[in-house]
Amino acid sequence: MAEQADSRGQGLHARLLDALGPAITAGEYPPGTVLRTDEVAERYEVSRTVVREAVRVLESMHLVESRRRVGLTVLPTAEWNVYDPQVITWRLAGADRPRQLRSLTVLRSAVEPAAARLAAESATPQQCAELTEHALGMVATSRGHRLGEYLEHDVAFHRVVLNSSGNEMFARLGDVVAAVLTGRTRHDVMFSDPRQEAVTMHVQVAEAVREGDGERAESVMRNITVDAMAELDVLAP
Amino acid sequence: MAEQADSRGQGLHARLLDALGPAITAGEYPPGTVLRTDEVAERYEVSRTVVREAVRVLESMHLVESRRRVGLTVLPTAEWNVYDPQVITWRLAGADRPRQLRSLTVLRSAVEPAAARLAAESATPQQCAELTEHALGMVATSRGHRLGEYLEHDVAFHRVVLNSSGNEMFARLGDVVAAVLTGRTRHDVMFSDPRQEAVTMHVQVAEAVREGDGERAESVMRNITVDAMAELDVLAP
DNA sequence: TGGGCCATAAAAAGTCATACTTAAAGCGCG
DNA sequence: CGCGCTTTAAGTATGACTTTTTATGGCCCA
Repeated sequence: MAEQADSRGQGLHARLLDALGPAITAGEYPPGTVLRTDEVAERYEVSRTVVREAVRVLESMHLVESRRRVGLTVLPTAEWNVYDPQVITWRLAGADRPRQLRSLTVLRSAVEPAAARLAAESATPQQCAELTEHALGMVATSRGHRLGEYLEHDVAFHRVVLNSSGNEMFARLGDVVAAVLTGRTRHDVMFSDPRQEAVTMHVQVAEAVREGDGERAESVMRNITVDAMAELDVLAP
Repeated sequence: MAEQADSRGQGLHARLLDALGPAITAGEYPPGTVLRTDEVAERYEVSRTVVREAVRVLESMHLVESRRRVGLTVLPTAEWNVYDPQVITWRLAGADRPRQLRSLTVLRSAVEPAAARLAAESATPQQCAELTEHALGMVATSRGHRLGEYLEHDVAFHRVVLNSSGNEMFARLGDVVAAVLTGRTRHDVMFSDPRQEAVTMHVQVAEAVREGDGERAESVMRNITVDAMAELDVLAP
């Protein structure tokens, strides 16, 4: 994600959040579990004030529900705000990481081709240049075990495509894509250099966008996401 | 959205949120604006405690940033958690409603065809039945100015498709689609009965899903979303 | 005697006021 | 020009009090 400051909380409430959020999303407190404010305050050694502030946030994420005379009830997974970047981060760090990675990749498969088409129709010369730059950067770093640099270009490339689409909903998925790409390289197996076909396809998308060929940009990007899905099928059972 | 309880807040913090959220998203407090906790507490006649709880939520939505010795700074639009259902509700109720409706419709165009394809591959008999039921419901209510009933079936239909995809990210967009469809009918112009071609396409999607024909389900659903975009172009300049 | 209804009590979240701590922005002095 | 001190506003803690909701127990009626 964009902000690395998420984990090391700025205040007590943020730190409590980083304790409760992962615990809940990891299923440590299964849906239906009831917590009491005082109990939480005591367990984490903070004041009720702090607990209440953290709870308000969890509530806005639809992770818990607070009711008088009852306490905090952990809500079923189906209620969660799964698009909240914080929730995504927590879940990616937790137990059902594979499932999360999969559902995010499916989302990518739907969104990125559409974004590529729109980008071809409305990208600025500046954005086209950035796109080309990162595509060429991927080419340059695709051999010789320079995965770190390669990944940076890859992430930047996809961010630019999403931003160039001109749709704010697409643009906001830049962090999600970054998380998926980063996660894939860092946690899972990716020892060898990237496949050259994948690199080529990125160059082709940059070309298509530059030429304003939405059809082709969408089509090639679709192949990229198909690749991503296939890769996931190989890596995770 | 699913819950109509959003507006009438349960507690003071929720009510304050329903005052501040719309104000910020509507641009009443433009990005860069700085508020102080005490000031807000006084203006809305609540305690600092309540303000802080509301602020924590706004902060988790990335609408504002709270810094010591400075106050609450309203963040630029690009930072906002535009997928937060609450934020979507606020923005749809506010000034840039047309733009919001447009970007959500573009998102639908990307997601729903993909969801339809997946639904065809994995919908349960139960879900297929519901799909058919609502499609037929649309047929039955498509004439005679029964827009209310028609809309209910329409919303339910799209919800079932998204849920049947088996992807939780898609499923969670049910509320968004509901908001878009409802908004279109309620606020904007839609005096006449729905176009028969649109109705037919819904029936065809239901058929394709039932037959497990992902290709066709996706294709017809794409036409439905193209229709939705076109309609938007006519209604809003 | 059994079941249902209402009043009352208890439990836990919600609210508020206040005192105190901490971090950082801005100013002034060296 | 930079270092440190002052000041400001957010952050934290605590205790008293309010409000809502659930559960319990007794009472009345069938």
